[in-house]
Formats: sequence, structure tokens, C-alpha cells
Amino acid sequence: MERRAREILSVARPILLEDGFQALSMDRVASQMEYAKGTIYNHFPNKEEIVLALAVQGMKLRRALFAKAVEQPGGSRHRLACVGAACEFFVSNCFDDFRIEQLLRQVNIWDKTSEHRQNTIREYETSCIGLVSTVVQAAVESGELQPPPGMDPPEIVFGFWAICYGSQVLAHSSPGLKEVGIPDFGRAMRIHLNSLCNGFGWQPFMNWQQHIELMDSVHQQLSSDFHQIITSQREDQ
Amino acid sequence: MERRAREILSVARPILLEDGFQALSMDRVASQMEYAKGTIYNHFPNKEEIVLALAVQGMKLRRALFAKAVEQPGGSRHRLACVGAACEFFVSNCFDDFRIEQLLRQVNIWDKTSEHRQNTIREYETSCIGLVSTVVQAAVESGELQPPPGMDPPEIVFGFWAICYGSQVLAHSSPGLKEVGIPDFGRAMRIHLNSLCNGFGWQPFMNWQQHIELMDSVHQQLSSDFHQIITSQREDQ
DNA sequence: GTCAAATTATGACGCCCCGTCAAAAAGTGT
DNA sequence: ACACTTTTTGACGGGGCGTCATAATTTGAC
Repeated sequence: MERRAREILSVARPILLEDGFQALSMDRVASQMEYAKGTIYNHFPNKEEIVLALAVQGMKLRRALFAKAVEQPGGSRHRLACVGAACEFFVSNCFDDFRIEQLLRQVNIWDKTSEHRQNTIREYETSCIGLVSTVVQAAVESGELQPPPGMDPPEIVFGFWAICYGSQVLAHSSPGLKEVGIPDFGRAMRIHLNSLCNGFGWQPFMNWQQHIELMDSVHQQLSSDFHQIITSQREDQ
Repeated sequence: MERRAREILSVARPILLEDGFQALSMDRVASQMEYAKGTIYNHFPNKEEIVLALAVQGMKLRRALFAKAVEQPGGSRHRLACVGAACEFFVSNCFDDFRIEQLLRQVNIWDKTSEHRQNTIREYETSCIGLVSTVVQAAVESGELQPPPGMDPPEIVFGFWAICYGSQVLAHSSPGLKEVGIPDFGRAMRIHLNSLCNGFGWQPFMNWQQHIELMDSVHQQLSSDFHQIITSQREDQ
């Protein structure tokens, strides 16, 4: 990506994250740079395309975290826990990128943006699902998991994806979660992910306490790797 | 609600659903009625408030469906299946309202709207969680479910909520789901919900086939009740 | 039926945003 | 120094937001 485009993105990102999609306007981006509005339009045909470009950066980072998680040694369930840790880490440490990902599922970004960048996003998403699917696949091959007949690894992944995504979105968009009796959604999410594994008979069986201990240890193990990935990605673009 | 406000909402609803939040403008609503823009502003201070008012209608409907589901006789797991059926029914038959609910978690509706209507929304949400929690509570009291220590019914509900919400949002916002190996997300969602129950040891244990049969029969049983609720609610407002 | 007071409706206005495009500026090669 | 190409500029038309002085309508007292 050209230097100019990167400059534009670095100006647009804080606007988007501090004041939301509505507040991101070409005029505002232009006025915060040494360029006029027309110049911005030479690089991005509309603000949706800027958002998409920012999302590409975020999803690249997410995939790198997933790749690191998946390549960990150990049993399939341990490796799945590593992916879970990557998800939690991404939301905690790259909350910006998480929110931009969410934007993609909300606003009508897709109508106005280039097919090329859309495909890039789709490829990252497919790639992430694929990475997690390899863990499920390994579990099936090693006999640790016997999925329901006719249920392929990606469909298993879908469940974990839904719990992670659903939990995090609900938690960050329902202010009164504590008041309705859900004081610690992160703990609840971990327990549900573990219960779903148990429900599929994924070996070795773990009770909620073992799983939470596993998650904590996995977090510690991967923390420095993850942080390194973040910094190296930030340098790239 | 006054007659005028209802008129405005009935004009705004199709605009919102056909052309999205961006396209909903006070000018456009006004031009489609026999009133001027200023009159619209006498009833709703901004378009966000209109969206919130539409969401109230939808959530009222959702809660009515949940109430009907929860009051069904039978074991706790059967009753939970009824709630699941209500969720599926809501998305299928009130897709409009489902999409408006989603808007609430996306756009910055909350900054610009009245606290009163916000509270109404929150109350409906709390009420829905509460209804489902009663089923979980009944399961605990009857001994069909032994939740992890320190995990209250709402936290259990949170997992099912996350799967339902997450699955449906992901499915409706990731066009290429089939291409990545998830041909029938509805079936996958049911299987995951069932596996989560099994993972908590919720009795009676069901395999995926028993659960899907249960869901189908529950749908048939409740279909006419649900349709009746829809029509009676539509008359109200 | 009349009229003044209260309520409600109107739409022009100022401000901001989008995306365009002709004109200006800067850069390039000879 | 000059012609040609590339890049930048910002004014412009179209449109949305929210306001508010003015106009129309309703109300109710006599």
C-alpha cells in the first residue's frame, strides 16, 4: 500500500474509533491532514472503502494471532484453548480492530466498496475459519472428537465462533448485563465454550475449573508471542 | 401512543427495512406523509428515536413469543426448546424486527435518544432474559440441571443467547458461509444449542437427531399460537 | 357566533456532508 | 526553457439535520 493511503488510514482510524462511523467524513479526514478532500478521493472512492481498508489491517492481525495459536503443540483441546485465548487477546488488546470488524456486519459497507477489498476480507475470514477447522480436523483424526454424522469441522467451528462473537457483541452492547445477573461475561463465555466441547464429547473432558485454569495458563504462555505479533504487524503498515 | 406517532412509525418502518438506516431521513418520512418535517420533529426529536420506537414494537413482540414459549407444559428441556422455537420463529417471520434489534447494537442510537425509551428497551430485554431464566431455574429445582457452582440462571441463559444471536448475525452478514463449509447454519445452530445442553448435563440427554425432531414438533405445536400473537400485536399499534 | 389564547404545523435557514470536476499546481523529460 | 503528464485543489450541486419565527388551526369562554 502506498505511503499516502497509509497516512489517510492512520488519520481515519482514531476518528472512527473515537466518534464512530457517522463522524468519519472525508472533509474531516482531509482537514486533519495536509491534503484537500479531492486528494483523499484519489485514494479511496468513499469512506466505506476506508473502513474496509482498516478492517483488512485488523483481520490480518487476527489471522496472525490464530496462526500462532493453531501451531501450538499439544492435544486438540489444548490447541482450541489457544485459539480461544487468541480471541480473548484480540478483543482485549486490539479493541479498535474488533470494533471495526463489527462495523462490517452493521453498516451497508458492502454496497459501495470495491470487490477486490471485499474479497480480501472474505479471504481472511475464510482463512481464520480454516485455521480453526484444522484443530477440529486433528481432533477427529486422533479420535478425541466424534462429531455428529454429516457435521464437518467448519460447522463445529461455527458454534465456537457464534459463542465468542455473540458473547462479546452482547457484552459490549448491553450496558445492563450486570444488572440482569451476568456479572462476568468473560467467565461465562469460557464456561460455555468448555461446556460445548464437553457436549460434543470432545476428549479430554474438563470441568469448568480445569478449563479456566487451562485458559489462564495458555494466556500466560502465549502473551509475549501475541504482543510480538501485534508490534510486528503495526510496523508493516 | 398517539395516532400521529404511529403513522410516522408505519411510514418509517418500510424505509428503514428497504433502504437501511442511512436512507431513513426526516425529510423523506415527511415527504411520504401529509405533514411537514417540523411536525415529525414534534413527535420524534431525531431519527434515532424513531428507530428506538420501532425497536420497542419488535421487542414487545419478541417478549410475547417468549412468554408463550415459557408457559408451555413439559420438562425444562422441552420448554427450552420452545424458547428456541420462538427465536427461530421471530427471525423467520419478523425479520424486520430482528434487523431493527440489530441496528440497536450497531449505530450510535444510544447517545441521541431519550432515557425513557431506552429504559423501555432495557426492560424488555431484561424481561426476556428473565423469562428464559425461569426455565433454567425450574430445571435446577427439578434436578434436571446442575449448573457449575456460582453460575446463576441468567449466566446459563447468556450462553444460549450468544449462540442464537451469534449464529443468526454471522449467518446474515457473512455471505460466503456456504463456501466455507457451513451449508445449513440453522441446523448447525440447533446442534450446538443441544450440545451445550448436553455439556451442562441437562437431563434428559438428547442426541442431535432427537433434538432436531423435538424442534420440528415444537415448531408445529406452537406455530398457530405464534402467528396469532403476531396478528394481535400488529393490531395494537 | 365571536374572539383571544393555546396548540400545532410549516418550511426556509444555517450548517455539515457527499462525490465531482474544471482549473491550478507540481513534477517530468528533453 | 518548454511541452506534457500527473497530482492536488476547493468550489459546486444535491441532500440531510435540527431550529425557530411565522402561520394555521383548535379550543373554550362569553
